[in-house]
Amino acid sequence: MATSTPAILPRVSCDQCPLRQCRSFRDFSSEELGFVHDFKTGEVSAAQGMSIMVEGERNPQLYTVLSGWGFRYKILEDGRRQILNYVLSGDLIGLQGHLMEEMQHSIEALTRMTLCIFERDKLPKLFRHHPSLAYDITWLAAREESMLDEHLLSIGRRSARERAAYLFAFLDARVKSVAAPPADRPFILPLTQQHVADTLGFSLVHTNKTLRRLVQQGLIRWLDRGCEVLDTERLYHVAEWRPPKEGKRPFI
Amino acid sequence: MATSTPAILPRVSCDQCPLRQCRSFRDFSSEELGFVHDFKTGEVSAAQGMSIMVEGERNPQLYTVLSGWGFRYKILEDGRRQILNYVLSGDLIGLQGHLMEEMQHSIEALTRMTLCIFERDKLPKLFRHHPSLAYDITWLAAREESMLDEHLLSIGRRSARERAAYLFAFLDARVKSVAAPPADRPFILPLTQQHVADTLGFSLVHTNKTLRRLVQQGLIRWLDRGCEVLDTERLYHVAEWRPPKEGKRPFI
DNA sequence: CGTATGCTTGACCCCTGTCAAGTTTGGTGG
DNA sequence: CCACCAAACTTGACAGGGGTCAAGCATACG
Repeated sequence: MATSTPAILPRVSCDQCPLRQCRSFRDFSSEELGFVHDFKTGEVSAAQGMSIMVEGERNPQLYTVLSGWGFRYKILEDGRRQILNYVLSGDLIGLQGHLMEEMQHSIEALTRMTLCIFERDKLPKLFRHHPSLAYDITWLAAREESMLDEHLLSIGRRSARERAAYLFAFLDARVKSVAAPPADRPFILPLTQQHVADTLGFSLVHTNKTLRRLVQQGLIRWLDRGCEVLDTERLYHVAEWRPPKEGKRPFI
Repeated sequence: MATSTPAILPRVSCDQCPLRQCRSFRDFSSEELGFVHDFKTGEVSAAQGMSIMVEGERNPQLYTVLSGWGFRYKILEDGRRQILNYVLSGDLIGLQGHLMEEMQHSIEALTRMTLCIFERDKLPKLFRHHPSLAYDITWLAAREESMLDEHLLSIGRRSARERAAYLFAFLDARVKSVAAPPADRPFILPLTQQHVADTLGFSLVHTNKTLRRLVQQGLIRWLDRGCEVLDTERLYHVAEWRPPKEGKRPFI
């Protein structure tokens, strides 16, 4: 939870944005691309453990994740923490702080991250002049909502083993959907068992014992500070989960 | 879970919509009002227990709730059910089925409900010609997201007593925010203990015992098929929850 | 008046949290 | 290069929260 200042990087042109390499994102018209480039003010890099946003903040920056992993969370006064969701490449963060009075959750970098910074005050202009992009933003919000629905089902009704299986299947599907083309190398989910515990709503000890079972059954492998998924199909089956069939998806 | 056909009601003009009586909704310009009236195709009434939408449905109707209570839920194959959130007056439902491939959750009427029906295909037109309304829709999506965040925190990290306290405080605040002006009469939350259980992620038996404690401590009163909140402040305190300070909020 | 729905309660046991102690790994500085 | 330290992961013992089973009660409704 380091709090050093983030490193500001120069602004890279949007049409050579690395995210556009990825097949799962939709294409932009050159007009859209022009506006987005204008909307963009620069890039930042955030080190692992750094706070990207904190609950209660008013009108924070608006970012799109360009690389790395982060997580959204809330904490109770006595320190109990709940991880709400993870943020990956292509995700838009900070929107809530613009629409509502203030941020209702915090975001922390799980790995080193690079973020694309947008100009705070141009959001109304985006809605006025670029309905297709406005539609995309709404789409992203609806997608976040449906992920949260699924997490609620998981925490509320799935058993420990099912919950853990669901989490890894879910995250595995997400990384793969935004991975750069040669997507056959193994993906490591950069988590700590404490993160898993705070996501699933379990204690650290019980999380450890649950993961151990998944490891023994050959579903995952646990590394230092990371999880490798070995058998996605069986994870899906244990969790009784169907991966969302995402066609092309938008991002800003 | 009755499945009789919903009763189609005649279309009422939007400028005499009962929701506009309520102070917590923002005012519309006459131009906005004109479009919304055009967008609206009629009203339906749904009886208690009726299914409003079902998971997997493609391109369902788009509605705004005019009166009554409903709930969004998901179920696992073996019947375990998780209630995700409740829908009340002013809430927009069915948006997800338009933006994504298909509905990811179901909605059922908790009481008799009346719904305002919108024309399926005019959503793109709304985004093109009425940015302020598009903004409102995004606002509504962000608000739903922040409610779900709070529920996740609750289910993941709060104790049984805290969770129940949170739920009733939350629902009490919600009804009051959309109540017609003389808002001092007691509000009854029209729930079954089974609904509470499926919301909190508990068994029915344990839910009953938890509620009993809240009753004995004078925080709530339990009626047949309903809960009356007696001490909002203490509920807030037990749940360690701050009610959102909503100023004027939008609706469509 | 019988039946369905919803609410209550007690007994029992397993899942999960807490406490406590270790082990392994990677990094840092002498 | 080695000693030390902090993070992260393990493991066992024990207790309590919450699930399951089972039975009973109350109210509404046809």
